[in-house]
Amino acid sequence: MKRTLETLLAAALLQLNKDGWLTTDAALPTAVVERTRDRLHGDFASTVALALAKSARRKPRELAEALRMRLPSDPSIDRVEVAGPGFLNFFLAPDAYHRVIQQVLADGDRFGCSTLGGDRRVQVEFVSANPTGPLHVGHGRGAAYGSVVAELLAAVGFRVHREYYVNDAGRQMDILATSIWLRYLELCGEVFRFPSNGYQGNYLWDIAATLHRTLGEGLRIAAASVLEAVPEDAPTTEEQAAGTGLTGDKEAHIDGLIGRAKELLGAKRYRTVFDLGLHAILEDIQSDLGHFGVQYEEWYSERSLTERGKVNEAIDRLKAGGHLYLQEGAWWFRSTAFGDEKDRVVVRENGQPTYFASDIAYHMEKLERGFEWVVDIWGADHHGYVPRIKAALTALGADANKLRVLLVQFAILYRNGTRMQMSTRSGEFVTLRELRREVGKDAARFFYVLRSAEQHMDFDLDLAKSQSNDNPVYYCQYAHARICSVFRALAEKGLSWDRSTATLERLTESHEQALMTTLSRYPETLEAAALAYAPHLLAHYLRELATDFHTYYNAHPFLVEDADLRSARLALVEAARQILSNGLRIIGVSAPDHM
RNA sequence: GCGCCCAUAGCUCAGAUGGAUAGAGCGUUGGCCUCCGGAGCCAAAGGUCAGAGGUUCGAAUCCUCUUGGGCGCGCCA
Repeated sequence: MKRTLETLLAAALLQLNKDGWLTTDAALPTAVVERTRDRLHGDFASTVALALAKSARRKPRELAEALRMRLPSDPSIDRVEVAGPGFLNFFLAPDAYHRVIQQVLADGDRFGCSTLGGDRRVQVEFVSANPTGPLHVGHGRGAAYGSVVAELLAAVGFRVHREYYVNDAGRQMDILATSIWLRYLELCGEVFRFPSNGYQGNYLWDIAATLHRTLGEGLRIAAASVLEAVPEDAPTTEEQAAGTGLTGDKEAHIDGLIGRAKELLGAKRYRTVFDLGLHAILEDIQSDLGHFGVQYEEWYSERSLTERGKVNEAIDRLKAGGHLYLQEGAWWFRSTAFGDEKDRVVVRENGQPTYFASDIAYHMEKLERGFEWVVDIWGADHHGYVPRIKAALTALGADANKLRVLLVQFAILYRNGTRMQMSTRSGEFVTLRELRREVGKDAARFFYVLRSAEQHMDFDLDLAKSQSNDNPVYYCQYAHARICSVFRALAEKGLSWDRSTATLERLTESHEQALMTTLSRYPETLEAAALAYAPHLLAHYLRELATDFHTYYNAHPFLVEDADLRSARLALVEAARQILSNGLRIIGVSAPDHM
């Protein structure tokens, strides 16, 4: 409906230009129409006349009037008024709203979807947490946000490819594998001090136990031998408080242990431990996300990137382009040439490519796959990483604008009114699974998506866990369940309703008008939410829709004697139910028949 | 120190490309079905849009500065 008006207005603008009202050198402004806040101003309004006034050297009201005269007639429009300093106010014909109801009932699950995307392929990569431990509530925000962004893009006609980048290579994974092995050695009866920089979480014990169960003591090596020539560790915070005299470096210590693990186990046995940990944790993440309502088209392995030579290819291409230089034994990418604040290492002194090198290869490969554009959803702490990735893509001759990085701010977790720290390494965190079990998938997802991604979010665990009506998801679900209940009551009373449109003009109450207006806003809301990557717009819309329904419900009975009126009201209410259902589905929240 | 993000009602937050009187939820106060589900509805109170300048017909929105917070600045990922 919004689009219709904009098309009409664009035509009027063109005509106005032809008639010589506008200076020829000025570009024609886009015909933007927006919803009015006040019903007295009609249904839609445009400010083009105000915007145009200066360049055309005309009074805004004159321009508005001239535009009004040139608007093609349309059955949806009842009348157009010039108001205030030069607003064009559009008043829709009641019939236009009736057609919306018919359209909703006809389209059903598809209502609101569009072909805006034209089947263009878009990739959305999100979560991509290192498989070094279970997902925590911080990942939950990215999971909810990313999956809804993907759903929104799909709803407006893009072919969406959802992808999780699995960091199954690199030092963090080595730390994990070594931590698992050390726990295994403890299960074998070895006694030693666990490294401060190892992964401390309890889930490590489970994996170590599996290892012990399947391989017995086949990987056991005496602790003294393992620790031989390994640099001293630094104290943990607890040890520091207790005054332990360790003065070493925790990174050097863990690297030493990793080296010993590889050395003592040999490549093959080390890989066994490594892969066991990787698969156990990855499967955990996959099932966790699955239960959270998040599906991927692809789980993309970082290791496969190396194995297929993609990392070397990227490095070679950068070298060939003259974008790398050797300094102190390492290869540096001259990212400052493309706007980054400093140059970055891509190949370490020891010959190992950095994580950044893999990431360059990954993004190069993403664009090679022919997506219209690719969306990366990252935690806001990675914002400094954006310029170097874009720099690399530019250096490789790719269009860096095809990469859109969306940063999700942290959810600051509160429990009992106090802020909680989250750290995978220390093992002290609330997992996504815990949250899901305590709050439920529906509430958790809705809660996450209610806030715009660029806002810092206070996640009050107690509030989210309490099944109070503070949580707006129940409010929306209740509206849906209530409508279903109305139709059950209809059947119980032996009444019927007729979808035929003939009686929709009986919808004359202000509550009915308000609800119809809200229904008509759904398609444009979906579109805006998709294009702005802003799921919260949809969440807020659904809450408004639920409000309009509940208000209407309280003000007027639907199951009235008058069959025409009854059918009209039920058609309206059924349309509301359909949209609640459609919108909740996109957010990944169920629309229950009863609660 | 440098860079990015943020600051709107008591609390949590909406206000895309500058538009008409800045909105919602929660909380507070006071009301509402013998009825289709009270997880609901109605009403009231609540604002120096962090502060100060600037741009213009018009600024919560754009620019500059200040204050206050978050994050980043590794041959980690």
